[in-house]
Amino acid sequence: MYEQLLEQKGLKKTKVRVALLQHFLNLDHAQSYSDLKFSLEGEIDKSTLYRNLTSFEKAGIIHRINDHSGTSKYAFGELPEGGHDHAHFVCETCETVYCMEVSTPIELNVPEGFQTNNVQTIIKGICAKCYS
Amino acid sequence: MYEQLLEQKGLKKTKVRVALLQHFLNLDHAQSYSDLKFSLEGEIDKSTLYRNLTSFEKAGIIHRINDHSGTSKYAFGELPEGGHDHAHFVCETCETVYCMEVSTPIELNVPEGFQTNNVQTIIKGICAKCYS
DNA sequence: TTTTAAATGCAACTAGGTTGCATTTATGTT
DNA sequence: AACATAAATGCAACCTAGTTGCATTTAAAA
Repeated sequence: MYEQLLEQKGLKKTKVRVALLQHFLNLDHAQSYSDLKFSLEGEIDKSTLYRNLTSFEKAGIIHRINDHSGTSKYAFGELPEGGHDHAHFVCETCETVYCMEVSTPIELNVPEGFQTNNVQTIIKGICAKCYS
Repeated sequence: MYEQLLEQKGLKKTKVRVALLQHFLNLDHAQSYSDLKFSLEGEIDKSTLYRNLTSFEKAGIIHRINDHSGTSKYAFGELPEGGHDHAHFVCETCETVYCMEVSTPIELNVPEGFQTNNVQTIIKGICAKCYS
């Protein structure tokens, strides 16, 4: 499974990559650098981790999210072309970041002369776990 | 003018704050830390700058923008309640960040149990200056 | 099995942003 | 005008995310 995905994307299947991929597949929400660091303690070097995050992103295995925390988060799955119908939900209580499909397409009017290529949306609120 | 705004917001009018405020008022686009650093060279210490950015943000004089560059940008004006009808346009050529009003309201469907408080949108594309 | 390009680990670095503390300054009070 | 005081400033030291150069190791093709 992990091997198949890596092979399919033209990436060598190393111990580090399998561990990282497995970690992403086990989760339903986005991971910060420090999340990954603590979860994979001792398994992956910092620069190796970042280099693999970059490779995975280029290969479309994960995508990088910029919530408004100032640092990036990383989540399984590829961002669709144009960025539409995909949004990131940031819980204001537990700070967890979830990826979600958004059924209503986002339309925007930009001023004369500006060309839109891509729209990315951050939704802030309270997640299901914290709300109940 | 600068003094009035500061007084109105309950902030002491210091040299540093007037310089910073003046700088923001002269611009139509958002400023990164390094933009501010070079523009205000020698005038403002780093920690003073950050502390004032925080004060200004709390007072609603500026707002903080997280485009996808990994670092924050700061722009004149307050973010409206709920975050709707305000978006940030990031030029993919010159990396300039513009604040813009968006006439089409953004509606989103989030899953059962999730409560939305605020929506923030980043639009990527080509700005008017770079497009022509 | 040999080869080779790619992946890893380590150390050193950069940059944005924060904090503690001593000094200075804006502003309200006598 | 002089004083008192809380807030603002400047400096140094620090923290953390993310990057880079380089020597070593490893996956995988020949």
